[in-house]
Amino acid sequence: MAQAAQTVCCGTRVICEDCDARHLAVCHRLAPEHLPQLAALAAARRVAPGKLLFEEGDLAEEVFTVTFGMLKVFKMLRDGRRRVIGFLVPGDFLGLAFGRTYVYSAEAVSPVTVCRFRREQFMSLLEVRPELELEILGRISTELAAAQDQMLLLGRKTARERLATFLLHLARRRGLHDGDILELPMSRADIADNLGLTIETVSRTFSSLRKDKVIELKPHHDVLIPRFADLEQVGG
Amino acid sequence: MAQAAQTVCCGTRVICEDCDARHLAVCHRLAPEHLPQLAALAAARRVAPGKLLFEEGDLAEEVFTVTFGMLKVFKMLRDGRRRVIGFLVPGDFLGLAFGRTYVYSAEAVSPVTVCRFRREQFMSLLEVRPELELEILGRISTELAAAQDQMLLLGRKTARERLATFLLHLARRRGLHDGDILELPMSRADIADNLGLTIETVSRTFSSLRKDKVIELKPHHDVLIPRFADLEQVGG
DNA sequence: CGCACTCTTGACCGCACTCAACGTTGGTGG
DNA sequence: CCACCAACGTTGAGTGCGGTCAAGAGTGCG
Repeated sequence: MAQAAQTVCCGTRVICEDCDARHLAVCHRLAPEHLPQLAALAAARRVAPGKLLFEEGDLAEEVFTVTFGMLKVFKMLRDGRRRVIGFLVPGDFLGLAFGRTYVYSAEAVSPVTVCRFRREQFMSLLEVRPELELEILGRISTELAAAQDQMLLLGRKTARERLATFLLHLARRRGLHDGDILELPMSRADIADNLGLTIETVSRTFSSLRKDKVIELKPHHDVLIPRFADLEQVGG
Repeated sequence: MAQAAQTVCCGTRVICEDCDARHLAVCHRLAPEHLPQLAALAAARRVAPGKLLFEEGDLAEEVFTVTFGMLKVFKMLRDGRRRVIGFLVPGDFLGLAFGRTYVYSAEAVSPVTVCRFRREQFMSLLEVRPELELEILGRISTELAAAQDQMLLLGRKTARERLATFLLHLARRRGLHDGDILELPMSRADIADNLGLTIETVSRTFSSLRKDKVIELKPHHDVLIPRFADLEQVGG
């Protein structure tokens, strides 16, 4: 992993280089002359594991970028079934609703720090700096493409393929390599609700992949990936 | 259905009122003073059933709005498995890639007419008229929300629930009511690949819904929906 | 240490997939 | 107009993957 780097960005102390790079991708559009302006709008906020950042249906008055930790984003069905849309890591954007309310809930799975903007002020910033809007457009498009890939996964892949794909995506987003350890702060239930499986099947599939030496299970929900190529093989 | 209305919009003759309203939603941002400008950029294009409008990986040099007929949008997996992302009807937007190439393929399932813009020119229009960009942002956000609902469907619902949801969505987009007939120009295979099922299961589920009097199967792939409430009941 | 919670493992079951046969439809050419 | 054919759709029988139900092991926290 990249060494920690202390950087101040739009009022938030950013402590991880990776986070840094991605979070700044937005802020850079405004830097250097607009940084003070943005800093005045932004504020850091901490969320403890299991606590909600916001809930589906809440008035969408703020938008966020994640600067530390991991969030899960999910929706509920009337009958209590749950869908975990995805997991957000530093640099990711959330809360940009175009209706008046959030369309999903966001909850911390590990201690989280976000950089918070008042939505109105953020939107008026967009008007001042149209390039920023293009940046957002690009991000949403990426998100859409990811959602479509996920649909492919849910529609056609087996439990084994789903879990392998899941692990690969997370590991790649963290820039891991052969032999590195992937931390999974979320519960089996969260993974199950993301992949459209039950916790039992997730658990069984973890065991199965371990038996086949594709992964090693370490304490504290850590997973060691000996060879990415093997995981890709399984992932389809 | 609404009576056909002959209207000229950005160089395309729009022949359906519904299409009209939705297609114009984009053009109106520019009207009236920019209409000639846009008309100069746009051109109609017809696509026969089974023919590709563009293919995943093609250089994304054009963007489109559908003005007539139905398109299917899909991706292929390496092993030949296929995912139908969705079906597009008049008023829908497609081809807005932010990379250099299209991220999916588009094929006509019925005779189709699209309104075509050169991408570069369209993008520079966005710079001149930022409101248009907001319109696009809103559309993509809607698309994203739909994709997330679809993920929920694929992850958790039974074949019966999936097909009911599918029929409901299509019927609502066409503004149908109790007793109306829904035309399904796409094949069973297309439906199967959209819902993450096999053609056999789709066929069996159609029969099952018919047996339970939730739908009636008419010639030419037409489906009569006696009571929407029943279908909603099944859809979960 | 004890309690609550999560995770794992096992046995069984059912829904959807696979394989296969048959029926239907639409298009083509005699 | 009908015969033919290929593509598409329907139906049936059998199988297997993942869900359900249940019990036990591991983990973390006070």
